[in-house]
Amino acid sequence: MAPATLKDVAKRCGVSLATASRALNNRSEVSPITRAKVLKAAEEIGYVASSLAKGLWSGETKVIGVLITTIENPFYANVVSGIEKVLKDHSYNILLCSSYEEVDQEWAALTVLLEQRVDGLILAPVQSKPEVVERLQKNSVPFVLVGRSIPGIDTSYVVCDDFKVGAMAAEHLLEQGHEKVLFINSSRNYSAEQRLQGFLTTMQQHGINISPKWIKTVPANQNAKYSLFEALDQGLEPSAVFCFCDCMALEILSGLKERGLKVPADIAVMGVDNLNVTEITDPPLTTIDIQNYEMGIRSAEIILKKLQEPGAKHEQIILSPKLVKRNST
Amino acid sequence: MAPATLKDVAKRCGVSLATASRALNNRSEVSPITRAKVLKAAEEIGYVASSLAKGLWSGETKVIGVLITTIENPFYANVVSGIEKVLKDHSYNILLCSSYEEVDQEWAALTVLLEQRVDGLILAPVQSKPEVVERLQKNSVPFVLVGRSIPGIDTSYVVCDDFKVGAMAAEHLLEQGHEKVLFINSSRNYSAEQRLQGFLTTMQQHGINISPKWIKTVPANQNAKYSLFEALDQGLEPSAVFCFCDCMALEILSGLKERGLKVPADIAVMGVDNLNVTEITDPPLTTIDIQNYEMGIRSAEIILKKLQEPGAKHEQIILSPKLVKRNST
DNA sequence: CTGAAAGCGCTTACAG
DNA sequence: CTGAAAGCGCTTACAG
Repeated sequence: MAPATLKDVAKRCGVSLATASRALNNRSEVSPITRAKVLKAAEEIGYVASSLAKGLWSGETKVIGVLITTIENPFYANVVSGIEKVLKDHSYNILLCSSYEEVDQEWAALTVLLEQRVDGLILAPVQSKPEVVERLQKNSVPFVLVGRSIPGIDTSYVVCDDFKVGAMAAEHLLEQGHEKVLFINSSRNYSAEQRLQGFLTTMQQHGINISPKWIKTVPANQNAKYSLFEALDQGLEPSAVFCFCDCMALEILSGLKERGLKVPADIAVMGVDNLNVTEITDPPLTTIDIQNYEMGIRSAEIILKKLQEPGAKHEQIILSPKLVKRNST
Repeated sequence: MAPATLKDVAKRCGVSLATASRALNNRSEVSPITRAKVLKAAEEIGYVASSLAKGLWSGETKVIGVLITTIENPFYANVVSGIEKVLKDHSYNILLCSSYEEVDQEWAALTVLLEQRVDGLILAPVQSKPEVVERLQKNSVPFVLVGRSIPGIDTSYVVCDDFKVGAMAAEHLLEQGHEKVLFINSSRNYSAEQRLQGFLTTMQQHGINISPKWIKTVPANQNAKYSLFEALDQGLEPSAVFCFCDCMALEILSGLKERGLKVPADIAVMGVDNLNVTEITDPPLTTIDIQNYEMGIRSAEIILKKLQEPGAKHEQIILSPKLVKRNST
């Protein structure tokens, strides 16, 4: 059975469509008696107005598209949670899509989001290439990048200082006496590039040259431990592993266990994101806090602002990372 | 600037709306030349059809509402991930809402979902009361409950055998010699009730009576460790803690650390969900696998089936829990 | 093979 | 204060 329509409500209480609409939308021109009649009828038949019809008319859907890699990554769960917190207060909803770090899936998801006529978009782009953003600009949908920006384009974004993240990790590991550091990195995205640059630059400043084989890129949707195994099987003997994110660090922790290596005695491990669980892993993980939840908050605030002032300038927010030293290093 | 419309496409290549529509929808009645012309025009102006308009016409939105407590709980992240996997293959999208375990927020989210005219709904109800389900039935939206059912109503659902979960935990803890077990439970929902029943019943069968003060209910959105502290401060001296879910168990682990209690030497801990991280916590957590991802898969399959055969009978799926013994007990 | 027209469920000027 | 009518962006019978 199709859902009740305004027409059903109007018919039930003997008024016109227009009057029913006005009563339900609290317009002032309706007499109290009529209003009561309409509200009662609507209540009785369980009427819920169609956002589709409203959206077609008003041009807004009250839906914000959120496109991330996967909600299984607690980092994004934190971000989405922040977004949700802000949007909820302004009656906006989230249409959630995942790219699984694949360009094709990201493109397809974008199509869906545009079809659904989301009022705005918050996304963590898979690549550091401009295609996706250009498409959004062409379609003139307000959007904000979150977690990762794209170099050379003027957009709004909320990221952390990724260069600094890499630098911070290098400094911390050097302080702990590690020079043979394996870098388990993510692929393609700009944050990964920046963290690598920060890491390498800092290492170099301390006179240490990291050869390319010490930089492993984890293929999308593959457990990071295989990249570790690859390195070990190539004969590398790292004294520390720095991971792009805590998720990978947890996989590394588990991989090291498999290989019988003790952390931090045999090898140190550090990640990025400061996920809740890193506090109680074995051992508690040294990581870098990049303000996950705050990223969500800020990106949602920006998108709301863009909706209010369509002409507003782009906003670039770069949050400061903070080292969280625990026992894995 | 408003997004391009079919009219724009039609105008650009000098055909009628009808023809443009047919060409874009791959209808057979269009000449190859016309079709090519239309597709080209659409491509050039970045035309993306409006799901709103299509939905208004067709009565379907290709969107499934998913209403969970919070995506921050990895259990639900796993479930949603399973749902997404299935829906993606059938071109359905997810509109994600969170109840944060609050009745009011659940009700409001439901309104949103109905307004958006989702084709179907997958939800983990906050309470074991029928209100929510009755509303859905009244609105005749296909829906499936996931993770938690509601007693006394005929609906489709995918859950695990929660009574058995509680029983399994009791048996395992008894085997390990624990009779003074603190149960840190969730509130209101039927799974929590069932797990408690299974737990108490099994304990009783072994001649052990658990007094009510050994059952703590964690208020919504509060860290479970405070319930633990409450118990300890009341002078209880549990030798084991059984938690409704791993999320709570992780919080308990962290709370015990704060209080200087060693796991499992001073006190054993077990959870439910078998989250990925439980493998590498300190110590690795004993838990019960309830097939999170599979729950998502199955619930999505059911909803798809309901959409195909509107008259189909309700399906009740009860998955088997499995003990995962690790070092925390 | 193509186009004019009606209609999906709403809202708001425009009359009265 | 209320109603008839037009229109938001589509799709599909109905003619031709």
